[in-house]
Amino acid sequence: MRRSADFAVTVRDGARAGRETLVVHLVADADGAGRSRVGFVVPRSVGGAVVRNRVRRRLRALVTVRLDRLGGADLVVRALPSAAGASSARLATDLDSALRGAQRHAQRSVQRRGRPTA
RNA sequence: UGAGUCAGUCAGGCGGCCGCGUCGGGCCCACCAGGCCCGCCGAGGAACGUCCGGGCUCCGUAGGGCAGGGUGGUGGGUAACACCCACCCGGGGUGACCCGCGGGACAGUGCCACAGAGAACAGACCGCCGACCUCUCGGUCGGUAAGGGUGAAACGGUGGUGCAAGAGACCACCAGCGCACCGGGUGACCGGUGCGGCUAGGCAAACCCCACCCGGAGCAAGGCCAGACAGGGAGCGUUCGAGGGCGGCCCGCCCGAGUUCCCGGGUAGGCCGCUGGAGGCGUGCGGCAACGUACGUCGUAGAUGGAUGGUCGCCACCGCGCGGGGGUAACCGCGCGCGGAGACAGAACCCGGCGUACCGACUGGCUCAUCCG
Repeated sequence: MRRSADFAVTVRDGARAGRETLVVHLVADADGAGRSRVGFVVPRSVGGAVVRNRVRRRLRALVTVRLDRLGGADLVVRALPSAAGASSARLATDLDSALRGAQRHAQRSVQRRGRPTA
């Protein structure tokens, strides 16, 4: 994901699920055929440039191996300050848990009104 | 061997699995897009802070003056600097060496807290000396600044002459100040001789004065392409000139028919700039050095929701324990096990500096102390 507008739409309209180290925003693809787009938000409150780079790279590596689970959905992963000191294993646990929660919300949302037009 | 000082280098290494970006090539698809494979390359000594100096770009080439800002021993280096080198002066250290926002306090103005009697053409609390008064304790007037006390600093130091007591009042030497001459040095300055008066405080990171330097804004500079929208109102103006170049002002010069404000509406996409530059390394020559120069050689980060990684293992580093070996001993290798540390920090137009952060490892020069020859 590389447009500011796409980030804004996903964060505003997507299903949200938060854990201690991160928050995910998910907009599910109704037919599951599209190509998934993923963005990361690592704010300055997480740390300096080096710390934020490491957090983003770890999250990207974790999301890459989970792409097949997204089913064409748009995803934004927002890191929280506690992510700076967290291990990759910890980030993986939080990511999996949050993804499950967000996908549950998104399914209900899709059933109710269909996928929002971006 | 120990302690110290200066300079420099490095910023863990290797491998497995899974990945990312630019560029080049190939293939698929060609509606632009996009996808797959291969290859090259892919963060730092500070990439950081953005404190100086430049390159580069634009502002109709930016002239004079004022204001403002900066620099401040001398000589050199440099594209330039507030940087670097050498030297001078002052201070610290036994020493190697280190530290210094280091022009001017007789151009002027101003300030010097507290303590103290007195703090800048100073001053007299205690004390010392003389005269007078008084039975005595002591008091009054005058002289004095050697001694005491206060202070960061009290108008020279030592010895003598002198005196009622004293004092550069006078003398000798010393220190300091000023002037002249001689010698050395490109210079800051240093050394020497003579004379003078007889002592003259500090702060300029207070205003200020002197010398020299400075046009402004910055890659969100600047340029190109694509695309969107909707206008309305008010003010000042068109050789009697609004407004602008011109950041603060004045003079001067130039451009000049639009421009300023309010309400409302639209867009924030792509490409170029974009990395070869005062470049690194080696050798020779010049120079005490900074540096310069000639030749040779090496050249490859360019992202834009922002690549340069994620994860696991082994080795290397440090500490402790055990085993065993060498050695008189201190101690030194070897093997195994456990534990620990791996810092500071991420390019965003590019260079030269400065400043700041940082677990540590290593190399070399020099100094001091001790021991041996």
